[in-house]
Amino acid sequence: METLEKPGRDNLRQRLIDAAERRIAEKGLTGLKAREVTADAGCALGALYNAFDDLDDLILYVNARTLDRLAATFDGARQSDETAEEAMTVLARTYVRFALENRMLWSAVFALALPDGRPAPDWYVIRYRALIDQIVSPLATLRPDLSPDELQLRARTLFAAVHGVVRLFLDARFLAVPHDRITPEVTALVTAMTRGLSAGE
Amino acid sequence: METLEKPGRDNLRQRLIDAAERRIAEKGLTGLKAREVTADAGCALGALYNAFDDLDDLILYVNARTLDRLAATFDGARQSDETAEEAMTVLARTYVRFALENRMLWSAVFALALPDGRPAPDWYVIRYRALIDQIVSPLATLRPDLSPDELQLRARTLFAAVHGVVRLFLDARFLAVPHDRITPEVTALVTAMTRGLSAGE
DNA sequence: TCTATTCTTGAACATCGTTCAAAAAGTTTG
DNA sequence: CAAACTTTTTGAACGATGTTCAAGAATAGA
Repeated sequence: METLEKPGRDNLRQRLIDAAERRIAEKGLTGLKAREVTADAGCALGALYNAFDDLDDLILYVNARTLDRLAATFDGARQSDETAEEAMTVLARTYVRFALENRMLWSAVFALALPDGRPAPDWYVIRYRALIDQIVSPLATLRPDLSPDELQLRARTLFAAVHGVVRLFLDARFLAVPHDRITPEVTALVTAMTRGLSAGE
Repeated sequence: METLEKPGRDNLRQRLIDAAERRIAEKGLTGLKAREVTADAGCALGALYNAFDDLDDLILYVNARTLDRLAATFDGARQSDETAEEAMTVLARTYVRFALENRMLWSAVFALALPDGRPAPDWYVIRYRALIDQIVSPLATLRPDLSPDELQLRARTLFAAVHGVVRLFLDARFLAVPHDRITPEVTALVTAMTRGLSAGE
């Protein structure tokens, strides 16, 4: 991930990431256990701590994969002839669909809480930034008056807002919402913000 | 909470809730340990499971308190002569400030993940609904065309969007954002949505 | 082949939430 | 008031879990 794996030898790291990804996809982040994942990968319990710093480190690699897949899905959803407004709503719809189709893995990206003094590594943050950049692109067209710095901030606001809606609706902790109502709500949100933005504040 | 506590006798439940609230406010939800909280409350470890179903149950009572305080803060922030747009931005600003001033306790409300088959009890959901209703009120003025059902849904979208922005910015997992930039972003979000809404979709 | 390095192993440890049988305290009854 | 019953409290014990580490196995280099 951050360095190329040594080829030739059977790669324990990849097997562990694969096994962890399967477990998380099936049982969620809390369903990931060191003993189970090492059994799945066919190695001893302690081998995990030779290949990774700890469980959180392993999870970071699974999450990086998920972020990469989401970024690729974004890329595939873009149309060459779309307006900036269209690009924005397409991204939002794509995000909702991806979240629905990858519920557990997608939740894991945001459920992982690193301990206080432990920042996410650079190779991980890069992936998050790449996602934001895909929002910055159409947003820059809509708001040529904003500085690069302000665009970054506003794109993050948009992402966080959409993310918040999808998350709270999917959790359904408080009151369940039918899934087919999520996309209209998110679209309304993005449309409103796009209009509001293009009209100036 | 759901029933009145028997008065007169020294109330273990209240002592446990107090101790848990202090622990969470200081160390966060993951910093809450059964052994520590019972030591703080001055009882044996097992007594916790006499007073509450389990730790999650205890946390629910702490979270209910936080929700009550947030609702009271909302009440205090409302002005009698404000427009619906003003009411909406006041609520958003109040929400941001409350989240900043009660970081750990506020995070705990949304970090608590009940096991799959375990819904939040009614006396808890009621508090969340009361919060949404405070948003529905000004929203109903802005959108008299929406049915009560649609108002509920849209109010939840607004809440979730604001919540998502505050949460992702406060976590600062990916890139730190200065706190004084949060309120302007949230205000821009709410303003945009309010305008978009009042202009129709 | 011998040595040094690296990888692998799984028992052991520490920390959790949770249970439960027994003791203590409180309440009702005869 | 005493005895029987109920409720509460206790903390040792259990099982699950992440992590460590000394010893053994495998591999690479001389």
